[in-house]
Amino acid sequence: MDKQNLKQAGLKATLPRLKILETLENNPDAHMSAEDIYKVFMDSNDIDIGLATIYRVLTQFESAGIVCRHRFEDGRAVFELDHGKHHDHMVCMQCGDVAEFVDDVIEQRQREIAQKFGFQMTDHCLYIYGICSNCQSQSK
Amino acid sequence: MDKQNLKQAGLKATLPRLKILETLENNPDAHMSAEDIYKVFMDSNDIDIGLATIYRVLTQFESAGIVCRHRFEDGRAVFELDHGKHHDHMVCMQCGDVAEFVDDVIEQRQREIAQKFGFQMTDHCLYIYGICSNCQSQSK
DNA sequence: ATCAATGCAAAAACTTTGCACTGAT
DNA sequence: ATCAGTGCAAAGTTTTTGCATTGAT
Repeated sequence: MDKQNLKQAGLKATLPRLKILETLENNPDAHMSAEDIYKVFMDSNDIDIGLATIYRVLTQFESAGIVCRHRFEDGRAVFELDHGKHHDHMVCMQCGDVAEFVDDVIEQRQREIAQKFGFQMTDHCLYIYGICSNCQSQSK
Repeated sequence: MDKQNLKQAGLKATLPRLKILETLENNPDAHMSAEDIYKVFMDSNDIDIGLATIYRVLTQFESAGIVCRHRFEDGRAVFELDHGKHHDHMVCMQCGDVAEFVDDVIEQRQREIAQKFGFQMTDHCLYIYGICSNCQSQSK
């Protein structure tokens, strides 16, 4: 994902946009909120990008199909690069960690259910919420 | 759902709580936000319940297992009565209609996936988005 | 040079909280 | 009478917007 992709999407290759892309690429497993990305910039003192810009850019990226926006149960909106392959999410309610998975049985079953209802499926998402193994072992 | 249920949950049977229950019962298919419920009260001029109370009551109801909280695409939290049976949602992107369904194969599969990841599942939800049969036949 | 993009601050949208008053038991 | 429950207003969160300035082409 680079300048070319941005231009194809009709977006100028500005520093904020490139930095946001770079940050998402550097954290492929972290589903980051706008604030998360902002904090990364704050910590590396040489980048000065406003939070409003991050929100704007992420929304543009979503429209352009560059990122996916998810709304987890705790209300925060998080983003990940859209690599084109569908997957579902398992969210730890304690540490916020997100694992991704795909299950062919479930995928198939969803198609069958939609068909049974005469429903023309355009998208679907499955969230499993709970406590990840890491947090379980750390709990007192 | 009545005074008895509230008392069982350790909640006093107050007017706001009874009215909120009643409103959710009167709109079994509408997944309502706190604001939606507030508007119902505003419109029927004889009920005067503060928005903060509605938020508080809904959160208590959620803890008590009386209602389920869902997050819709726009980020608002919506609620529906919890009839005890878990179900998933199929949302028509055209008419906004919501159909509910349960599939034992998917339910089982989710448990297996969570277990495989050592994940202690507390909740899960599946949304299928698309166009319902009704809208398909009406499309021009 | 042009017009999109940004930063900042202000506001909007949604939700929670502090506190004094009210009401169910 | 008691203490949970409520209303209101104020504050907290998260996200959006207005506007003057900056920057990519």
